Amino acid sequence: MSSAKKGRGRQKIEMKKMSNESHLQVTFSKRRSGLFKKASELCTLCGADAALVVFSTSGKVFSFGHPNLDTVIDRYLSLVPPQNNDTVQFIEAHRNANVRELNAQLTQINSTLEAEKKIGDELSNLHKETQAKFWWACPADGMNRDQLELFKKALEELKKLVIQHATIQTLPFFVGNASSSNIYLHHQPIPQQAQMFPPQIFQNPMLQLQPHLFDGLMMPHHGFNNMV
Amino acid sequence: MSSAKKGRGRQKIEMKKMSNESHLQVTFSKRRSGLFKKASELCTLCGADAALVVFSTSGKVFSFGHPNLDTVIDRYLSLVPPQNNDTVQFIEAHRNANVRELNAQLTQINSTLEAEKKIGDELSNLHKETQAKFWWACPADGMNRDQLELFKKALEELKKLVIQHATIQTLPFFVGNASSSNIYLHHQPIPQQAQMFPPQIFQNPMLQLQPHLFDGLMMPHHGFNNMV
DNA sequence: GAGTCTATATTTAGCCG
DNA sequence: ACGGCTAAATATAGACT
Repeated sequence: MSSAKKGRGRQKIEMKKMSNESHLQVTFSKRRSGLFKKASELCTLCGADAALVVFSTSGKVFSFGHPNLDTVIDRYLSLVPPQNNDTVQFIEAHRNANVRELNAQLTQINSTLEAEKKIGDELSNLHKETQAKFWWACPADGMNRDQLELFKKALEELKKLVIQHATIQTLPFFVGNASSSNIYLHHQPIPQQAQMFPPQIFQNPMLQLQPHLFDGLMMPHHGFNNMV
Repeated sequence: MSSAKKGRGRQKIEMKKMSNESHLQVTFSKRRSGLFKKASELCTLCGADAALVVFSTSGKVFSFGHPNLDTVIDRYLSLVPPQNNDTVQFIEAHRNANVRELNAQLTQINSTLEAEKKIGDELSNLHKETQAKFWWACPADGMNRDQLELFKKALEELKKLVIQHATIQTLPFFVGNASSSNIYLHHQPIPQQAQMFPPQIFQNPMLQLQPHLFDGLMMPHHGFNNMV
């Protein structure tokens, strides 16, 4: 038994991004699990609710939530102001709908829509191009062709939803919240399947039916580099 | 200097909800800050992105996000499937807009809308009642009055958004991601201001203008008891 | 990558002010 | 509810499997 220095034990490290990619990976793994443990402990110890989502630099997701991730996220989303968040902004907008001016607006929209109606099929061609780049990137003023097209799309979905929602009897929101806690470490290492879109997208049945429709409306993520 | 036991030092504790409410509070506070610190360290050390939201039993929120909370949440929402989540479901639905049937649909909707037009002002009265309960809770078949009204509301907001989005030059999404990290511990201890709604709501400029509009559409949270 | 081991670096339970 | 103190409990960097 040579009493040589077995290991220098834990060393202090600078609080900045680790340079050694290899070490970084290990540290990420270790600290990540530590973080999730702490989070779950806080929940069980103090009866708090919490949501934790971590993205590795390679784009893999790891999440934890008590009593349930989506529940907490919903709760959060319903609290925070919209600012710079398309998603929430959109929802908030709906919540603040003002019926008063609606009819007038709608009439106006309809006429505009009617006027643009002649474009008709030309739209189909334009469609592909439009989809190529993110629609909102197009410089414009007032309601132009692209915007109308998007608007039309949205319209249809909106109708579906309105009908759909009104049809649903039990509220899909916050149904089971009490004790259904999804215990500690609910990771989700997602398999890579495509460049442009996050993998899971393709697991969505709705999208598999007409995945191309996604192109134009997809959010401008930084591409998910699949080098794991 | 009596060498008496100054403090027994850190003691081991059972991993279950703390019974002593007082201790629980302290522990929650200490561990919470620890958790946030760990989260931020993981981000800076490993260049990871993370979102952390914690709700105390009293309903107060504490959040942290790198490079930004909403950014990470959006990224997460765009990955996970809709299941039992109106929010995501709604968003997903929009992403799946099908242009083909749109025009036909729209025409049909318009005629229906036209037919219901006579209701006109009656709508205003109905409005309050409708807001009183969650709109989607209304049992219905096909497009009825309430649904049409909702649809109208949505229409207007949709138009606004479409125009708005197309107008914005710089993408509000993922604009500054690299180094603009919102550094460590972005807590939000919010002062209590009302019973029904979580405090933060009132810091939202949009809502302050017409807070009542929120009544009918507020999510069915478990009440936020402000006993801190 | 994930698990082990060892020697430190950190965190935090219990108490005070 | 905070902030400080002390000692025990944990978390983990580094090295190795």
